[in-house]
Amino acid sequence: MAYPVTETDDTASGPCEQGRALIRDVLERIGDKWSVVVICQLGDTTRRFNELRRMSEPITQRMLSATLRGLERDGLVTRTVHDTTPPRVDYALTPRGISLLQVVRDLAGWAGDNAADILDSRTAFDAR
Amino acid sequence: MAYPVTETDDTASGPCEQGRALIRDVLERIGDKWSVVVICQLGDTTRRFNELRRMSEPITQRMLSATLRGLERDGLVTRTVHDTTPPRVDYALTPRGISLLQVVRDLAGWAGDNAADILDSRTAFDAR
DNA sequence: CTGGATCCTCGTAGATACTG
DNA sequence: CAGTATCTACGAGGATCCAG
Repeated sequence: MAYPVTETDDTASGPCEQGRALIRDVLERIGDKWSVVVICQLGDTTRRFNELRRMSEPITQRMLSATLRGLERDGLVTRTVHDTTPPRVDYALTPRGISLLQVVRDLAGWAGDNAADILDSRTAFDAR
Repeated sequence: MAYPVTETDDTASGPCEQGRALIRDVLERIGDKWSVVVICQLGDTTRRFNELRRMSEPITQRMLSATLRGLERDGLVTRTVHDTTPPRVDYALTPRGISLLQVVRDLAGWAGDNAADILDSRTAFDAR
């Protein structure tokens, strides 16, 4: 494996302790500002560039382009160019991307379950 | 709820489409460089500041301090000050933090399952 | 329509030094 | 031991213009 775990004690078990580098990698993939948004919008069906752009407002062209390229690079989305006029490019999730979508949905579920309480905690904490 | 979903079409269902703001909030919480690391190290037991510092190397004092404060603010960890000499502060996960730990472990699981393939995809993609 | 290229700004993390 | 204060550097992301 190409992931050298650093020098933390690896005696512990569980996926958390197996390698921080792994987790960081995933988080850097989906932790940026737009990847999750795009993945979600690609969840149901294949979509075109400007379609994603409208759905993901206020994303900029630049960032959508960069986000899609990153996702494609990691094998999470496919990019299909139809050589028509006007040009048309379709994006869709790969099986790997769909599996990530599941994880993201769990994450979103946790967020939904705890959002209100977290907001309460924040106001309570800030009231000092 | 305090989360006004923007103007994307909300006809779709599923936790993904329910509110981008929610997901972004969680991702900003755990998506930073150190929160997940700290949460994982707090998974088993309560730990002290410098203990976390050593386990989370190469984190800086400043970032550990800021990370813990953020987690405390969101009600994910507790901070207990023992008024002894030398001073001693213990950190531990709250129930909410533990529930997040579960999600994080799932995420880590996905990362472990797909890390190798993702790396392959990247090299393949970059070979152009 | 689908992007690439460029410039610029603003936040965030790191280094370092100091305090209760 | 457990932090805070300040200063700086770096990089993600936004705005804009240009091209196939």
